Amino acid sequence: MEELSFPLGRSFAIVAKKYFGVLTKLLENLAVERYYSILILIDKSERPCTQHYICEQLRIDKVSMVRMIDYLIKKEMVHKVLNEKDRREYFIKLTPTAFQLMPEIYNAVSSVNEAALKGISAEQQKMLYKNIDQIKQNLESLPSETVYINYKKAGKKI
Amino acid sequence: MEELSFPLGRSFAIVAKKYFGVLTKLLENLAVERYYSILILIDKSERPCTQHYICEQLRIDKVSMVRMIDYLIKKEMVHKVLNEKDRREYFIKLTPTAFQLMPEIYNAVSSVNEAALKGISAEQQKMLYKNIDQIKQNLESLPSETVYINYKKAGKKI
DNA sequence: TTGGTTAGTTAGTACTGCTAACTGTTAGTG
DNA sequence: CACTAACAGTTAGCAGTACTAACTAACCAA
Repeated sequence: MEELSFPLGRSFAIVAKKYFGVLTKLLENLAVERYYSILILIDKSERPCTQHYICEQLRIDKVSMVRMIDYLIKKEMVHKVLNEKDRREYFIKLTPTAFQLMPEIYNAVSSVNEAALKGISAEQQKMLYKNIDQIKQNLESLPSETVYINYKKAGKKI
Repeated sequence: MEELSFPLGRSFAIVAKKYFGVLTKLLENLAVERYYSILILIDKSERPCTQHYICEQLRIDKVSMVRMIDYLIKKEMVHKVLNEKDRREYFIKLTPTAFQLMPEIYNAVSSVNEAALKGISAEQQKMLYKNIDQIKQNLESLPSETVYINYKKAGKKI
């Protein structure tokens, strides 16, 4: 694939797609089969997470976020807690069920990350993370159309 | 964002999404507003491209490819030529209209690539491409669920 | 109090990936 | 040569996500 004349974004898209395919496969036996990033973000966060905050961090629009949180609630992974200080907001909290699953999720994520980065030196990995962050910042400072990106496990027809 | 405990794929997805947003914005006046990668692949390819070949190269499934090619035909960017040596196949060829647009598309792609990579040394850029390729290969050698990834310009409501 | 902003929701549209089933063509096997 | 399997591409329909637009409820500042 030529470099300068080919859309860089395409390579990123292919990697992203493959990544989630592998991660989903690895966690296929879990009760929840999507939105691990949301669970991890909540788990890692120092302060309670509102939907707005999750949207910002993961670059997901707020309408989709409603559906994702609904899904996670249905799966009993999270619940909403009204913020009494600002009654417009809800804090999204992990349930005990989710806490139990987190180690398995972290394990899977780490092992997919590791598998993905195989053959790349620790130093290069560090640079890679730094460069991806730089690219993200560069792109976010530019004018853009709103486009969307979707990941889902393939639906199984009955 | 923590590194090892956070899904690497999420960063790639965010970059991919932003990238296509910027590229689409830059080319918003063009007659065609999607699938630049397909046009570039065909243009760059030494030999005629079948749909199957394009699918393989861009990791797009064949059913979606039918729709994309239909779109590009409707926009008069490509046409199909039956391969007389193997009448199951069609070669997808650029139209004169597409040829005229290609310089503009290459320009936009190059400038978005350049903007995205700003602040990253030429040497680091080379490593980045290499590392992304490595990650792609690593992931493709692993078992995976089939997931999908979508990009589209946001629909404009009438 | 009023008007603007914000967090979250709902309804409806557009798009892509999937499965499944299909046509027509090619290639391999007995 | 006939039969079967494999393959390129198509069609129909489903699932899922991003979008816009319009909405509710709550907050905030003048």
